[in-house]
Amino acid sequence: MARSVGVKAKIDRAAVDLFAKRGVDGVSIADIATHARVSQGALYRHYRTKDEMALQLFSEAYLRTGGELEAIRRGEPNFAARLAAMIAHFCALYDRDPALFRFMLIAQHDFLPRIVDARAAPVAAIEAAIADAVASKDIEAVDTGIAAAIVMGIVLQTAIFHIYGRISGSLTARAPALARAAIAAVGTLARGAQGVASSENSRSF
Amino acid sequence: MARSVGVKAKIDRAAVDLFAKRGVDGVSIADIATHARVSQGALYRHYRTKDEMALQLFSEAYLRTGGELEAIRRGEPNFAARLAAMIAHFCALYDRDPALFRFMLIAQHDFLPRIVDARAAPVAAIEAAIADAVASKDIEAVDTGIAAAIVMGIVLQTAIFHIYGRISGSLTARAPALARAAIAAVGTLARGAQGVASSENSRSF
DNA sequence: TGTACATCAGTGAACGCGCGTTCACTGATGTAC
DNA sequence: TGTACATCAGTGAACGCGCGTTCACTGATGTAC
Repeated sequence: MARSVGVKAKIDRAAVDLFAKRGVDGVSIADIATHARVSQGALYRHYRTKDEMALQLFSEAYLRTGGELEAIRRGEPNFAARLAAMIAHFCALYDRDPALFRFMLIAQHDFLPRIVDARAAPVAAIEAAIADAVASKDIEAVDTGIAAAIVMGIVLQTAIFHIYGRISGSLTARAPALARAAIAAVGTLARGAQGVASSENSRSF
Repeated sequence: MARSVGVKAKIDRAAVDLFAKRGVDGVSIADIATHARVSQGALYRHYRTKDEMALQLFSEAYLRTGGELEAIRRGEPNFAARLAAMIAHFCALYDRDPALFRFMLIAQHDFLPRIVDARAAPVAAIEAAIADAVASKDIEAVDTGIAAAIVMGIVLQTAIFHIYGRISGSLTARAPALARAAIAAVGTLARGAQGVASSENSRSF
């Protein structure tokens, strides 16, 4: 049966689903082939190696997400709107395809070091939005690295808790609350940078 | 050379260091033995299998951390003090042994499902502290799951950013700022639950 | 439209190698007398 | 104190199996004439 449509899509879907459940190293080529209902050899018509397959699946999802966040940054008028829209977008991605999101979360440490264009990463869009906000005086000066970590941490850890069943229901419904929390947290960073001398000193260590 | 002291300690150290760098599946028994300067067979005098070794190393570090956070919860007088001390403790653990912390972060998805006593987990202490604060009216009612996710996310993502070089210097120096951010974020959650009707409705979905 | 041919996605069996695990052996240490 | 013996942590070579990868083959599809 040659050239039946959608074989690559079936392979990709099976791979993402299994990788999300058991991790890349916990899934064999035979597992993926069985789940996709194709032969093992079929995988090698689309990817040169298992590693290339996993890297490509990760990379495409990761950089696509980064591009979407960057588009939001350019499209929204101010910091609060940008952050709210970005967080809502993360939540929508999770709700639409939890397996893909989980795959990205658990495989990030395997593949992030090999992502070439770091400027297209999701974190780059968030850090840029924070830098914008500082430049335009939407917020006071903050360490953009820490601020970006806080924003991403709030969203990603919530997703992880959802995966582990600590939180239920749609994440999109939580997005406004998460956005408020993120904005408050970043705002407190800025206030802390001005008001609390001892913590400000630590910045130079 | 039998019964030379500290062989198990050398094996554990080598395993944690390598697991932190390359992940459990990226490290072979031969790698660990070479790094620890012992034979491969020596590992099997201390662990029945490679998987048991990794699980035990993870489990001990994870539950020890949970115990320490729980002790902080019982020792500190109120929510702000508890959260600040817990976050400072996380940062101190990271600064003391970044490899062990990184191992816990990247291996958590492999081993968390197999941790038997979930009540001894770090997240349990944080969630309990939040529940305490609600019960004692230190803060208004919040979803403890979301609140715990926000607190852990702020701390853990900061550690991840440090691992990837996005943040430098000691995390302990950042602890007060992170604690302020976490308290503000959780506080906004509570205020959001009261003040913003539309987001409150989403809670029931 | 029908025929011949080229292409190539998919098959499935076979290969071989890396890695976890085993095991007979060593020799240092502790103990009984 | 000296001798004989038991114990067992550590050794290192060997094993074998799971898994990623290869490859000769199939047959459906597209195209030239």
